[in-house]
Amino acid sequence: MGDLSAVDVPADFEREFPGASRSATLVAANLVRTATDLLAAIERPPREAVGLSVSAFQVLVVLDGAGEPLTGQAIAEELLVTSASMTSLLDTLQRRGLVERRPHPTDRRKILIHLTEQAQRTVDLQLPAVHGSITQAMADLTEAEREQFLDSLTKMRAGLTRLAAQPTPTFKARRKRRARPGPTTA
Amino acid sequence: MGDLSAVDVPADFEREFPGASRSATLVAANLVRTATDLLAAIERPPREAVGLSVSAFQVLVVLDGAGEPLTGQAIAEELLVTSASMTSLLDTLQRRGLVERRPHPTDRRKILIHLTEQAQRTVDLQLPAVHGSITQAMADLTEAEREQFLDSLTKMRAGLTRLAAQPTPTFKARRKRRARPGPTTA
DNA sequence: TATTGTTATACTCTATAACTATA
DNA sequence: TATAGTTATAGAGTATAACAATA
Repeated sequence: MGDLSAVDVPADFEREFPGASRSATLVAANLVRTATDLLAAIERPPREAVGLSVSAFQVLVVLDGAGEPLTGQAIAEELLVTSASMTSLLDTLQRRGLVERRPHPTDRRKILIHLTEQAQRTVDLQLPAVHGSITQAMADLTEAEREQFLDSLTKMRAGLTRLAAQPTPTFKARRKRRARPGPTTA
Repeated sequence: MGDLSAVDVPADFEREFPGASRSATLVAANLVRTATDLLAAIERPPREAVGLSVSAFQVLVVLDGAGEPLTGQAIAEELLVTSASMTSLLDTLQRRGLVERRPHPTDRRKILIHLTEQAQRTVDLQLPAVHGSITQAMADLTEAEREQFLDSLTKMRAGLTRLAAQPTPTFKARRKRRARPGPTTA
């Protein structure tokens, strides 16, 4: 299981990947691991209590967050899926009585997706648990640490933006790895 | 798109969710967002260049990381999938010539999964790009910031561990949200 | 009896392409 | 012509249950 242990990176990492930074990799690996563990601990239980997939649950959260009905296309853009995939997701949600499709009042090509009362009750019930869990999970961090953490995340996104803007760079080849005292095959 | 912008949380968040912390939610939301963007920028391109799903690519990385053949079950435990799902994943990889199944030398119930030379070449080619991109994405963070960041992640995992250990707590009910100046429906 | 892996079956998500209705 | 949504089709990942071979 992502057993809430830290990810390590071998001491000879920078020998194996010339030009790469071990501390950067440590940060990236543990960032992803912790985000995964956070989602598993916080978002998954309420989502599975409702018996929905990640995407289907996201549709409900997006609709709740908007606070008003949205067109299928608007939700599809938020979730980064095609309109055909959206149709399928809405079919699933409608079958379970969580959304309704209603005609758009002025543009008859469009439909408006409404949360049902049942869905709204469900979201109202689950979101406090989500936010309460998050609050407890972060309890050990001071406000100063939280600000510093957000600042570091901002720097990473700046780095990612730079990375996306530049042509794919070339990297030095991997070097052969030294034998490690790995566990023998089960 | 997760357009590399920060996630915000409404100013009246703590009124809507009594007992929840806005700064904790900011940290959690941006942690997840940044981790997602990082994966999209770093891991997705090499993976899609090879034409593999997340799970299939992970199988290759796990085998490469182990540095030796593994049983199907060992990989399945690493990826948190059932043995039946593992069979399906290995079928896909074997069809593409990326792994081989060979009998275990002493226990005839088991099979050992080997990376093919082609798969090893692929991994050797893609991993330097992954680690180089990570190094560039993190370039703005000083070593001190990286250590502080890892420290904060450790505290979060401690919080998650506590959370998992305790019985599910109850949370105060959500309060009705004030109307927001949301975008009018498309 | 327990473990490893496969097969059979089913469901969901996802995509592309072709289509209808509407603007 | 362009947009919104659906249908048809297909592929991948995942799961559960039943099963065979082996330990």
